[in-house]
Amino acid sequence: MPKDTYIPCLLQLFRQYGYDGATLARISEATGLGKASLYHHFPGGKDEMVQAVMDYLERWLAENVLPSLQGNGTALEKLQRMCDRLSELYEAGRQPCMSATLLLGSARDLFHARVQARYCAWINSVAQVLVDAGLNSTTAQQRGEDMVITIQGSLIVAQGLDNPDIFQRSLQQLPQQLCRNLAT
Amino acid sequence: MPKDTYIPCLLQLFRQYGYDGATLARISEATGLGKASLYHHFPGGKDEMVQAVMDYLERWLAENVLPSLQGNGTALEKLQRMCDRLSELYEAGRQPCMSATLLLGSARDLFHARVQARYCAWINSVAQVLVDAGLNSTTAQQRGEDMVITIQGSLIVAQGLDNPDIFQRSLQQLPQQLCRNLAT
DNA sequence: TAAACTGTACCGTTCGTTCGGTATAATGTC
DNA sequence: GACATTATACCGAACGAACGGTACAGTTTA
Repeated sequence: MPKDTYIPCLLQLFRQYGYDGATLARISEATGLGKASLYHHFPGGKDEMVQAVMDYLERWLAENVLPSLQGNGTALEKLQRMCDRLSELYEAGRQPCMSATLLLGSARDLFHARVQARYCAWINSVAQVLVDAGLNSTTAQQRGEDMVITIQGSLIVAQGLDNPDIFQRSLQQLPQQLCRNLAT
Repeated sequence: MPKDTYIPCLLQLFRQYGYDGATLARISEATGLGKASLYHHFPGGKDEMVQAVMDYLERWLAENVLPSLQGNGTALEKLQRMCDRLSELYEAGRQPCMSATLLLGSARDLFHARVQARYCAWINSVAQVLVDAGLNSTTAQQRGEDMVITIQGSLIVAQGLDNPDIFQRSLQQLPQQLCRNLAT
């Protein structure tokens, strides 16, 4: 059984419980694997599990999100495609973002650098789309930041109010918001 | 020494480390009180500490944020005053929001109801200001949600990128964003 | 048979919590 | 004024449970 099998399950746990809250007991129960088996697949323990999940997410983003930004069509269409993919990733607002949870507690020191790099890359990708559409780079950068802000914020509010629709609505309005005052 | 003395310190810990990450050892070190002394002030343990901090925050909001929405002036001025207060609360983007951290891990079951109530109250207060300014209630409600989304999101991104300026910029643009297409 | 995998028992540490007790200052009693 | 009592604040030491992690023998699989 390849170890990728357990990654989605681990993702689910870490983004729901956070690093400190995702105990080995819970992981063992959720995966159906004993502790020995977990340490066979992930000799580095919880750290390595999180790293593996981040590897998985980076691959997923590279294969799903970035291509949707680089395909054909207007900037608006590209961003709409991206949002569709993100809705899958976050299960329509029912699941929190793991990167955000990793900014808390003991996890921060361990993973902050990597989270920071991912946010930067994501923001830059979106900014590039807007620059290509004719926006100046400063504004494009700001709107890239605004995208991540809206995603993260609406996930939190959706969790807080126990209402995924809030995420869906935000996501639906987001592309037009990012493309406002744009010629094409 | 009244127990309110330790509340700001506890707030700092819980919003930085989360419920699971804010261990009694850390709390003891930060407050300078022995573990046993902590149980003298908070017989209910960590739960009671969090509740006390939430009490404190609700009082703070009632005394600082809500009045700024109910004073004189246009909707824009009211919202700007509110944002100034929020910037204090989150220390200009350097501190995360405790409500958001309490949505994770073992804390969720314990505090979700109260967090939900606070978000609702906050959204409704802002929506009311916009309704008074002539906006229809559906749109006003959405913009209230958008406010919390922007606050929470920009706090996360500011943490993730280690750059509080992002929070400051979002907060500065927020009032005009909420008041767009408004007569007064 | 060799390698991959797993169940069980265990390690030292840290968790939240509790107990017994001390120091100090205020309050009541004579 | 002298003394006993009480309330408040605090702490060292220890509790059982759970933590992350390991050692190893046994089982499955190719």
